[in-house]
Amino acid sequence: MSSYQASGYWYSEGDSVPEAVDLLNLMRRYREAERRMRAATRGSMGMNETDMSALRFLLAAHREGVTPRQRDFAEELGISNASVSVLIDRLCRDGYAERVVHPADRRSVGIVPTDYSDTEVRGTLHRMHEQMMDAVGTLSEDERVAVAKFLEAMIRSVEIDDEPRQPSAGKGAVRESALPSR
Amino acid sequence: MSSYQASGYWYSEGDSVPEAVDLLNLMRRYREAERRMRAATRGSMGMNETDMSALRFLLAAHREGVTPRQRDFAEELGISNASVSVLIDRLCRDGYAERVVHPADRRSVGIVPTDYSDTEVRGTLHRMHEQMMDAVGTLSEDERVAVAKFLEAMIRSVEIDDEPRQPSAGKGAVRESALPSR
DNA sequence: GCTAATAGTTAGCCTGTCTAAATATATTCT
DNA sequence: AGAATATATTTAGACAGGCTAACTATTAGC
Repeated sequence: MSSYQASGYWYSEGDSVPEAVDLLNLMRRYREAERRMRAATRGSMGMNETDMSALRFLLAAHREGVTPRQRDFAEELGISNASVSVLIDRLCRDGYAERVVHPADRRSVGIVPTDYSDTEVRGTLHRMHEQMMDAVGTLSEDERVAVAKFLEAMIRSVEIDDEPRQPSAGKGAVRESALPSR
Repeated sequence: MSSYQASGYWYSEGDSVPEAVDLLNLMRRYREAERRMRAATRGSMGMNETDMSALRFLLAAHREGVTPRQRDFAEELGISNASVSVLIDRLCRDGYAERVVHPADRRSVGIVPTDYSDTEVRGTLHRMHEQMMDAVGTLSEDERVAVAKFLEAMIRSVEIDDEPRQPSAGKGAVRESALPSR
């Protein structure tokens, strides 16, 4: 039972079906692989985790035509305004972003990505995203339904964790803003 | 196409099938939820990320009857021996671990978890793990095969990312150990 | 028994976070 | 309009956790 297959392809062999624990192991392996991949990207760009997240957020916002303020970064990243101020200093110093006057509020600083940062990130994370889309594209409808069911279950498992009983309470999910930041 | 359903259950509605982008969104949601959950656990125990990973590693090793040395922590966590030394100081100070003389090598210090740390972690991460096992247990064989196929594809997407062409070139891959640590 | 290798500790530095206080601009009330 | 208050950012100072380099204790090789 639950034979561990380092890089097996269950679906095409036909004889051994993955068990629950195998799926959880795959989830863990994915998490590790993704973490390594992000670390490599980050490393190759000489950035830390937070700055990388900030840059991704900035690029996403920019693609939607929005010019975020520093305040928005603080909320998105869960760090203080003061820390964001220094973070944006770093992004500007390294040529990834620029401060502009915010059109609607002169108290605020609008942040825009440079062309350089866009191409830099596209070369890595964007390519990964496309590869994932291609990979998932080969699944049948039934398979996609199964995967969705699985992921929903996983999300529920880690979300309701605080209140295992009392299904009708409807609350008890760990809320981001309520976390003790230290 | 690709209707975003915040918390929909595709499989039981019957009419709308999740598309590739929906699955990737689910993956992202899961990652976020898990990150929040771990952050909450960590916060409730007053620990930082690295110390938490160290404690999980220690408990896993202990359950298998192994007494790891500080050296093993350095390798597992990817931090320096010096940092591990201080890390173990913290774990001991807060009552999660104890230093013992290593039976086979008197240069080494064996690390063992306290009973306290085991129960403390069991109350959170262990419960999550059980919930996940239960959830996955409801999937059919076909569904498990589909999920395995999906996860394998995801892993490949983020793993090969560095070298899409020229499998024999052997160059250009960012190797984990070669990362500039800053 | 020397010498080299290995495990851990300590000291000093650097980065990234925080809070508190300062500054500039917006908004609201009278 | 003018005052009071609220909001956005910056700066200063402190702290935590990572690093390297130098040091001690033990083990292994010759």
